[in-house]
Amino acid sequence: MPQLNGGGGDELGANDELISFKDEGEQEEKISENVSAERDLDDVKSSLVNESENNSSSSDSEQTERRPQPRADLESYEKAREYFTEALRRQQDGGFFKSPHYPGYPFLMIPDLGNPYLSNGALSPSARTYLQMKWPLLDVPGTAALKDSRSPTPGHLSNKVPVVQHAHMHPLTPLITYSSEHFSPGTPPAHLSPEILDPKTGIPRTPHPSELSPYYPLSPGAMGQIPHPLGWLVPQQGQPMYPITAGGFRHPYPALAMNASMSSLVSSRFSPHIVPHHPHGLHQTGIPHPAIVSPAIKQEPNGELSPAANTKSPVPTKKEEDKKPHIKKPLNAFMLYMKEMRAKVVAECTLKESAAINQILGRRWHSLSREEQAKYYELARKERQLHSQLYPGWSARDNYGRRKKRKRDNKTDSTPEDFSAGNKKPCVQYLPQEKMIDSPASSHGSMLDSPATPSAALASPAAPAPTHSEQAQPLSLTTKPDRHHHFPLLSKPSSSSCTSSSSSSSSQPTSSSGSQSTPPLLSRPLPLAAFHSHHALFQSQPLSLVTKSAD
DNA sequence: GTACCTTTGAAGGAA
DNA sequence: TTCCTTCAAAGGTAC
Repeated sequence: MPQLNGGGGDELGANDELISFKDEGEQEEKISENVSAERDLDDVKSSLVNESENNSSSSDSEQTERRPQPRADLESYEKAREYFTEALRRQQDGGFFKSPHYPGYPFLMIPDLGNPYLSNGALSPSARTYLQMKWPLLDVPGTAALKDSRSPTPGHLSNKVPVVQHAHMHPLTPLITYSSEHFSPGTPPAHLSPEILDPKTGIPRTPHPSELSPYYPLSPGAMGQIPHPLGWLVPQQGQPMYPITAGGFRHPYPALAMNASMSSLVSSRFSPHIVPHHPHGLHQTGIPHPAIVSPAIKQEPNGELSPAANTKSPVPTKKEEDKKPHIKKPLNAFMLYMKEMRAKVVAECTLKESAAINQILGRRWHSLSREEQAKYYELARKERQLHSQLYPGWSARDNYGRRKKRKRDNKTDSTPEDFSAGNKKPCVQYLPQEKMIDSPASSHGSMLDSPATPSAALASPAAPAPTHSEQAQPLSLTTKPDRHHHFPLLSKPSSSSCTSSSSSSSSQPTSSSGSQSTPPLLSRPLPLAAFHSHHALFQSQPLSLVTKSAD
């Protein structure tokens, strides 16, 4: 990868990812300090939340164990996850990466041959370290991947893709949840079992029934159907994985399979289930694929996979369009992070409402170190890349209209003039004061953090994001002026929890787009739990504000 | 049963 | 080039 190369030397791993952070060394230091502070804040927040809502809270692991067991399967999953996490942590010790931020992609960072990003085949030290330490298993997968890649038939290859095995090996993978959702318990494929044992980690890869069953219910023959997080990439039983350009896709695809990282990504999200051509009729199992959702299929149980799915006809009829499998957008860095951390946050806070949890996750996201964020950006980049390769013709636009317009959209449209006016004015005024600089950064700043073009940001560490002084702040929670919300996060809690929603509301509308957050906050009070979390968050906020102002 | 809420990021269209 | 809109996940909540 460019960024890795660009970084060169020791810096490769650390500095490469986020341009924003590179601008100033001092700022970096400050940032790190801020980061730690932020983390502390988060901890405090968590503790506060826990205290308020749940008496028990000490460490994540403890909490996880203690926390109420929402679901039986989840419980087993969490236990397994904790178990492995602990094992991994012990092995890691280094602490360079403190937390298993991305268990979901154990071998994504693997310097495998196929990795397009490492031109030299050289992996940044940090990355390497990370992989080795964090994912001792990675080596195996990579090897396996190679093997698979060598396999004659793509389909075959894909089926055997180590990815699947890896996924099994790594129960921690949050992404696996996809599978869990869709799979009914069953016995894991026999061939998988050996893989399950992780020799290198030394972790007794106990084929926990609870943990495996959900994910690998299908018999070996049915492997293709398994929406295995990692296995999805693999064409099933020689079948083309994706509806799109079945023909064109095949060849390129095997190549992808060869790349361990890619495969992992693929497996994580995009599964071929719904692939139209199911010669084997595996789809009959009715297992929906997380990544590809075919509304038509849902609506028409008896419905066969539409021919359209098989071949993306240039001019699909309406029926065909309807039947076309829904190819979801690739997850961005934050989404990936969310998937991974959600469970943890839920465990810590006992919050169930995603909205509240997401707010916390958003804060934590900003509190992540650049390295940590970089990992997710990298993963997201790979996922996008993979997605683009898998679905060459796919456009994000294709999914437009799938959802009904949101209320707020309507509100915005129908919004009374006073409302909009009132909102906007304050915003405009407020923004400059609060963060003129940030405003551009907000959206862009984040972009900087997450290079729109992987190559751009990640690739060229040096490539500065010129405008973004705020980049230095990415870590800071308040940093994010965001495009949608002009106000710092701080404002949200206040508004939501609040005392005077009206006042806050008036200010809020600032959102440039105006569509996203503003109305919701006004319209809906946060649940008590959310309030608590927000309150806790809010308490921590002042610090960030101070930091910000200080800057 | 469905849409909303909430977060960040990516993508694409419009201006 | 910039701005705006939509969607991605997720699960409780509201209608």
